[in-house]
Amino acid sequence: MSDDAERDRQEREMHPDDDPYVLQGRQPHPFWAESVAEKILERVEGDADRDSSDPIVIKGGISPSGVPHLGNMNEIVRGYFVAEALRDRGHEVRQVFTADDRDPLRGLPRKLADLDGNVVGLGEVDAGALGRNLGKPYTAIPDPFGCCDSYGEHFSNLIERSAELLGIPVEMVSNTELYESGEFEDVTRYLLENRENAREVLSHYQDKVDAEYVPFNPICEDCGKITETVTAVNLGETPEETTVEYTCTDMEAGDQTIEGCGHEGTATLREGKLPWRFEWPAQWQVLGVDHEPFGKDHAEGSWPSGADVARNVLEVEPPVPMAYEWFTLDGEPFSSSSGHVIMVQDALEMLDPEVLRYFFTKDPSKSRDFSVEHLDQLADEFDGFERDYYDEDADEGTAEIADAAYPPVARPTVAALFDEDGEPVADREPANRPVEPASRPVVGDGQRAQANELVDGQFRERVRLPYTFAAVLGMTDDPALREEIVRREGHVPEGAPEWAVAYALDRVEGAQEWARRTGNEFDYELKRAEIPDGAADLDPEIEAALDELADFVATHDDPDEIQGEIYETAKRHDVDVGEFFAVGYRLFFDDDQGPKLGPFLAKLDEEFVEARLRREK
RNA sequence: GGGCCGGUAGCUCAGUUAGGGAGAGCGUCUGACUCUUAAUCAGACGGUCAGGGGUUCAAAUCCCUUCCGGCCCGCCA
Repeated sequence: MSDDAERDRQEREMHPDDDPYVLQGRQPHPFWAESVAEKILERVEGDADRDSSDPIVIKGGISPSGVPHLGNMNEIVRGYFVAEALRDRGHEVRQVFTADDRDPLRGLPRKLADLDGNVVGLGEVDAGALGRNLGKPYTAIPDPFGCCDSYGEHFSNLIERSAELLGIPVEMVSNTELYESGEFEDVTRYLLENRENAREVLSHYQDKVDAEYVPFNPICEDCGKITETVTAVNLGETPEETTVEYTCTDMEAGDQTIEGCGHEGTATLREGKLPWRFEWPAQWQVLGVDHEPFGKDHAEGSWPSGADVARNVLEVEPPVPMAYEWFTLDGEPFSSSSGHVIMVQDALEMLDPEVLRYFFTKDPSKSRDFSVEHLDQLADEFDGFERDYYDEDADEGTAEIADAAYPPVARPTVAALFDEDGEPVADREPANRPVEPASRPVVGDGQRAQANELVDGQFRERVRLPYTFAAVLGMTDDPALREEIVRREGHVPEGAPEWAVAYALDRVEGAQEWARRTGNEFDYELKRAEIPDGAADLDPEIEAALDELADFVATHDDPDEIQGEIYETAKRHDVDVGEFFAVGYRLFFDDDQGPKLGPFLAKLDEEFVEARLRREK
């Protein structure tokens, strides 16, 4: 870097409104989204030209380049909480998401995901076809899975699906579509006409920007790749008549070179793309963006230059920014390309959607670990957060946050749980959450009012099973038995409505999946097929006691009597009670802990129990 | 090398905006209950608030500095 460039950069002062760390310093509200909402309102109300009936626009966006993971969802979920805070104040909000799908494929990802969210290796798709498409826009590359119109559309669909599963209403906008429909034409022509100024502003941020720099990258009409070498700009009277001439040259992408074909041609403004540093501000202008959250990678790079371009080249006010810190997954950074990812789809196989939404209510300015091993803690924390909302006597601080953050967390859930008449939805399919959404977007004032009414009304009666307890309940597939155990253990209050009990039991499938995946101590499974190896070679006293217990079970059905008899049998044979229970768990679960044995054995079929106690099968 | 963000109990994190008692949950340990589904209840242990210096009657909090982690400062998004 030259000394001149260094000095230029230092001279470039950031506009005071453009500090992306908006959550720093004194905040007007305990819940960050409300503080951001207030900033947006200041911006909107300070704009005299603005029609007060225009909706507020909140945007997010990423390249649909591969597996959209939980960290990517910050682009949507953070904006959601801000949008909801604004709607709570009576403002109309459009939440849009741009799929930055005209970006070129710059390398081969090692992992992809099908539309159901199953991650697959590159070897399972046509990798060769992908390799031939390096340098082309994502929307010009065939879908490796063959199910969508293009690579870009495939992964855009996956992102959209993730938002749907969280019950977040988002308008998807294809960047390619903005170019092809001509919506970007005016701003593109403006940038070409004012390319001297554009280049001057950007040169404070990028060394490469020199006298030759043109803020437009045409797509080669021969090979379809995005090119960087513009040889002439032909400004027409109108954007439609404006063209650029180019030579298709090599492009550096990371450590490899994507070869150009050498073609020389002419492109219209619909046949190319703006460089990101201009494209982002162009999106703000074209879509009228008032607020955009973005990852910390942008905070010191493209955001300052983008805000500068907006103010001093396009002469529009940039959105209210919000830089967020990244998530890690089990302590390691997310990596779409290597497959160290968890998608919304995966997470919802283990968690209630409201718990996942809750994860995103936490302070965006701190990095946060999504720990699969400790998902029970997240669920417990959510349960406490929910109690803080409903309980009168919660601590002031936590209650304030819960008051603001809980309704947007809960609304999509109640919208899925109750129909338009406020009646519990019958025939829900809770076992397959990703297939049968457990969240529904709440759209419009009517639905919103109803959802609020439900949150503060009927939903008060919801029942939450402690997550680890729910995991243990997975040991039996019998819904009636699950319910009986839950009731016996006192988790269901007197007079709880039917829907609340069914809803509580929804948690079992997910929690069990979690226990299975992590292989932790809550992963109980009744070993019906054969006797666990660990139950061999028992002491003669224990064997005798088991035989006696088998006799008792053959003639008694009462859960409490059987439970009592376990103690009695152990004592009669001078076997340690704890040890005897452990043997019982070994026999039935191949574990040294388990459910309260008496009532559980009473519920299983007698023949099996008797045979297993006799170690026969 | 420069800039930015973060670092609080074994784990997950509140508290830092306006200086005054170092906290919660989980885990661990102990005890109790004729004692076994995440048991429950009671109690205990557990931190030089990353380190050092400074301001102050008083610092997790303000200032300086060092260390650690992440991001940006080439390209790209």
